[in-house]
Amino acid sequence: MHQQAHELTEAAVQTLFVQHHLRFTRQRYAVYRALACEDIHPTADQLYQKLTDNKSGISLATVYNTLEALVKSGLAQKLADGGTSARYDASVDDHLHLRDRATGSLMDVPVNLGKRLLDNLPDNILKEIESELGFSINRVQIELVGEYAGN
Amino acid sequence: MHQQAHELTEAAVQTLFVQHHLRFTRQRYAVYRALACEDIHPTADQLYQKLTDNKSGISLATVYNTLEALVKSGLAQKLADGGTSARYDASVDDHLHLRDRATGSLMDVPVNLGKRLLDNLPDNILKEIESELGFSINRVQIELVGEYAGN
DNA sequence: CCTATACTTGTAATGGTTCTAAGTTAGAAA
DNA sequence: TTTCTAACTTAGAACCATTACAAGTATAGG
Ligand SMILES: [Mn+2]
Ligand SMILES: [Mn+2]
Ligand SMILES: [Zn+2]
Ligand SMILES: [Zn+2]
Repeated sequence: MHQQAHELTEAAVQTLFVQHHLRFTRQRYAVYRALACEDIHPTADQLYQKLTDNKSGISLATVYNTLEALVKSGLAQKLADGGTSARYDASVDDHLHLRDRATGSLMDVPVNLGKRLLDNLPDNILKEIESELGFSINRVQIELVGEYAGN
Repeated sequence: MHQQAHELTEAAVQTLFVQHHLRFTRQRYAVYRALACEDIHPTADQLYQKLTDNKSGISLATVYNTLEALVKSGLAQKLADGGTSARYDASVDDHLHLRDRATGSLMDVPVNLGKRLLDNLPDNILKEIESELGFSINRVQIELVGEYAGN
């Protein structure tokens, strides 16, 4: 697995793309930057709007194509919204999501907190599920559903 | 919270519907029965096909309407497929799902196993997430992603 | 029974996503 | 640097799951 870019300079992202066998284009750079600097998990259209505002000169089809390429190459993940449209996440590491029942929005749980929870799952029970069901668990995806206290 | 019907007789389901303030109709009974007796988590169209085969005399619009009514009243839940169409689940109790990476299919983890895992989550970390983020956790939704050993 | 209200249904509309086919470009090779 | 080709971009059409609509029908309470 390749390392995640914390820098979003042209050079850094180009390197990242090369490592993932993706051609580096103006449009892909713009989409990746817009996605990676977002704390929310934007839809394809939200990214398109944002880029159009910035006059990046990109088509909606390319936003979709790029997101598909990023997901396929492991630089992003596609999240089911539960609603109408898909959401995209530039964090591919295991991390938890917080879903606000009121708005439906998805937020990341800070990585350190999330990792502590994932590391403290009852491993014996997971093993038991695996052996009992003949299933090999690859990833445990957790979503904390609730609401912000200030509501 | 009302009790889940383990019997799917007309009388039992009618009682369930009355408790949930839903009118009892031939079509809703058919949809609920078809959903509740499924071990998979069918799409609206899968239910429609199944009912059409059985000459239940029901329209696709009604399948959608009924599923929406069931979800709104708490008798079913809507699951994001990750793919194109939504999946429905007559189990509203907390339970885990197994996602087969190969096929994308969703299966239930047997309730006893799932409950043991949920009961053994590190509660202190959950509390910490709540206080740290000012978020009140209502439900912990877990999906085990992997593949069946026989592949 | 009667009636009000909720439900059903065929069909049209919606909207996110994918497809197509024609131009353009990145990046490798010479 | 020049050339070449596979990969990428794009506008618009197509697709398809879901929702909206409007006209008929059935449920359940009084
Ligand atoms: Mn994120
Ligand atoms: Mn189920
Ligand atoms: Zn995330
Ligand atoms: Zn389930």
